[in-house]
Amino acid sequence: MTTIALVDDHKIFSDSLASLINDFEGFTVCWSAQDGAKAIQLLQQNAQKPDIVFLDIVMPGMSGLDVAKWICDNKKDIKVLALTMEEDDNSVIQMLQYGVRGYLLKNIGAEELRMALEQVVKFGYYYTPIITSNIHKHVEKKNQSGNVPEIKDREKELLNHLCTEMPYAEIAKKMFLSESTVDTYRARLFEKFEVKNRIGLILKAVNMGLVKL
Amino acid sequence: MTTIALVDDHKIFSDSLASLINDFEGFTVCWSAQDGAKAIQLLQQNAQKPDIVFLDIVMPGMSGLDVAKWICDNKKDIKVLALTMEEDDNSVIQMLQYGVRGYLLKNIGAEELRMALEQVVKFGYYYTPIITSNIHKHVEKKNQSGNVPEIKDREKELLNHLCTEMPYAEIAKKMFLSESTVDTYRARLFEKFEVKNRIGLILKAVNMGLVKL
DNA sequence: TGGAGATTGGGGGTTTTACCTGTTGGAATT
DNA sequence: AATTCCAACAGGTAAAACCCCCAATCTCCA
Repeated sequence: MTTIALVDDHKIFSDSLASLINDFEGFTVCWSAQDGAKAIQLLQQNAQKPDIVFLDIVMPGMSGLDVAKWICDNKKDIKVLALTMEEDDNSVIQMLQYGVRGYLLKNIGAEELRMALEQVVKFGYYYTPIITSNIHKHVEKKNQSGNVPEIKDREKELLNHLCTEMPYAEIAKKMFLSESTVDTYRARLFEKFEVKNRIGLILKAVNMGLVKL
Repeated sequence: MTTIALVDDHKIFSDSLASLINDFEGFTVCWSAQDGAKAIQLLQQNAQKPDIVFLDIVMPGMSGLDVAKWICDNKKDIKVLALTMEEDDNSVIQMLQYGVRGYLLKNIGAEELRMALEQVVKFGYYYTPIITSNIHKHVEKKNQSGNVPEIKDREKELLNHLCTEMPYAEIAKKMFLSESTVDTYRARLFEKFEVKNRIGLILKAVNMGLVKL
């Protein structure tokens, strides 16, 4: 039996959610808290350690982000699922960085909720399709950042080195080229990418997905 | 009834996969092809237009990546699911850029397969947890890139401008500071982040998640 | 076989960065 | 009132980055 804790300031919401989850086979809600501080307090008492914590992001007082950070830092074996209205990119990224195991929007149906729970139990992770579709959009956006210029192998090689702390002299050594040649290539890259700077070049190349930092 | 086409050079694999899928309620395999060229030919004839194409990545001749690109360019309403042994980051990113709707590893079980199909039908997207966990690892890696130094508001502001094509003179104008002051802040940031370069600073800041490009 | 184009390199310049050692003035502390 | 702290600023210097024009090879290929 997988135990679940709910953290949400809207009591009626967590109560109804609890009733829904308790109807699912194999899942039970062990407790629910109305704010972040109380949730952490309950987790510290260790009385009823849940397998999964459903966490609302927007709450008065301690925010869901803070609670997520605390849990991911102090109770690594508890899986945190974020539950929120916000489709905000920033908080998604923030949560992912904290180590949250999934991200649900509050407008999901009961069916997707069960699917999410099962996936988390089986695989440890679940991201709602909206989120993955965000990743998708995010990646597709990169393709729209101007036309990717044609670059030759040697230029591409230089491009990768340019996205580095290395000064040109070092790059020249690594590529077995003279500094002048590196300079010529650099100039061509600047032209092709229509940038004024090594920094501008890096930004464009990253946005086009040509290099990964 | 959702129709599915299979593209895989291992005939025995696509045959058995077809039999498995045909056992799923609501899904049927309309055809299968042994290589990319034949798949595109069948898609062009438009005889049996599938809802979903299961695409093997590694194939002799035309690779799955090429086929994916073709479908996403020419038949946007067909959902492409990549199916592969490779957990290689590069091909994942490549496929995502082409607009693939999901990514499955060949070692998935029948159950996850059905889950994937149902999710694609319902939501349009499915990424195997391994992949999302890759995203996860990728994101978590960022947290391990050294301790995030404490930076004041004004420094943070400068940091954002530094991740830009702007030279210092322009940044100074934007921040209503003299160039000298910008320079002192810059020096402090270099020190705090332990970098030698504006570029090094950008790299570290991005990896720490302090700025987004 | 001559020319187009890719690759590699040089010389000589300006601009921008990066680093250094300072000073001033205001706010907070004690 | 004296001290500490810090944001803001100055000037100078050396290094790195950036920009232009040009040249020697080499391959390819029409």
